[in-house]
Amino acid sequence: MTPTPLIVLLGPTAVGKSHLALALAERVGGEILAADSLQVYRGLDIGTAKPDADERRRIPHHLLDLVEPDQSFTAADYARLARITIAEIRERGHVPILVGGTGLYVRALLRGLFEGPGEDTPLREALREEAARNGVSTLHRRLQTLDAEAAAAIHPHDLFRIVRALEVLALSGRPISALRVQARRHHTPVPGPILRFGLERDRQELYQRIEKRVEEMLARGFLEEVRRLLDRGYSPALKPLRAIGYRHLIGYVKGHTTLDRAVTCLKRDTRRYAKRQLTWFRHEEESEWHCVEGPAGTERVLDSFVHRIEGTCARQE
RNA sequence: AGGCCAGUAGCUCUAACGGCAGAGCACCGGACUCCAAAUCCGGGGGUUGGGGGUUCAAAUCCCUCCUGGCCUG
Repeated sequence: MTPTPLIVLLGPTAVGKSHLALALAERVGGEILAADSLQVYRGLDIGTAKPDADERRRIPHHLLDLVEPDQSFTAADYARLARITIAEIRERGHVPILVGGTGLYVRALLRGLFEGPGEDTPLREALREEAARNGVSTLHRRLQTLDAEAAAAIHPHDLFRIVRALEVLALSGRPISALRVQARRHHTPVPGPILRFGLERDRQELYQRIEKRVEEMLARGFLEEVRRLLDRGYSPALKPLRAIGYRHLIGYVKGHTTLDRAVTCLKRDTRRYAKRQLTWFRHEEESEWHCVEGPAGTERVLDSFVHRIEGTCARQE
């Protein structure tokens, strides 16, 4: 049996991906897979705009609520699970629809990662502590002596990547730059046809939607959700609680700022995030981009997607 | 038609003594291979309300006009 096409739906936050994916799934017999680095955490619902119970009843959703907020989860974990889930959906004869805003997760699935060690939290913490004590440049200089090629490609202030490069080196004994070179050879592509769509929207309209959505999240109890997580004993230092929205509201709950300021910064940082997503996706060269401006935009884009999907299915038969 | 205060980037403001007009926010662009809603890099912007004067040099001093606000009548 020929596999159904994998639909990949990319787009910045608040562009209307979920809404479109749901409608698309209903039209073509699909199931939805989230490609979202925060929706994998249980208990982070409102602030991550996770599909609600009603939406999940309409269409099966996958790759949500996989781990507790204090558990580790990485792009590699995501890619592995997504691959399995896609195969399962196809076995049912349904169309897998991957919807997401986390570019790295989509890339990890579709292009693969290099073969190397995964995350080692204590080691990362030790390195970060060292950077705090002696300055980031100390670590960058060390990387320079151990893996000059990687050091040249990483900005001296970019603690995040410096730590990762040193981590890979410490755990595998091999420079990250060398591992990346051989990465492609090891990657087995996701089988079957893949259709990639990107969603775009007028910038001002997108920003307005972001503001509106933040207000809606607050009205639906975002603040209570944050309090609940803290009451359960989760540290604000946990990765998911350092994310947009959570860190802002934690700042308010802990009394470091006013609600008004927290919300203003939350909106600002969400806008900046959307911009970063657009930059990333813009270079996903194989995607077909569609603009969903205006009230009729979604319907028009939906029709064109369905058309393309049916075309792909027909060609196989 | 009297007096006082203000007018500088889209917004809020900073710029002893006259000496290259700046910061935050906003806006725009970019990087990214196992924390990625993270981490990091870069950019454009101004006839300093208009006009005139003093000066080698004016956002800054002087005159005048315009606009807004306040006070007195």
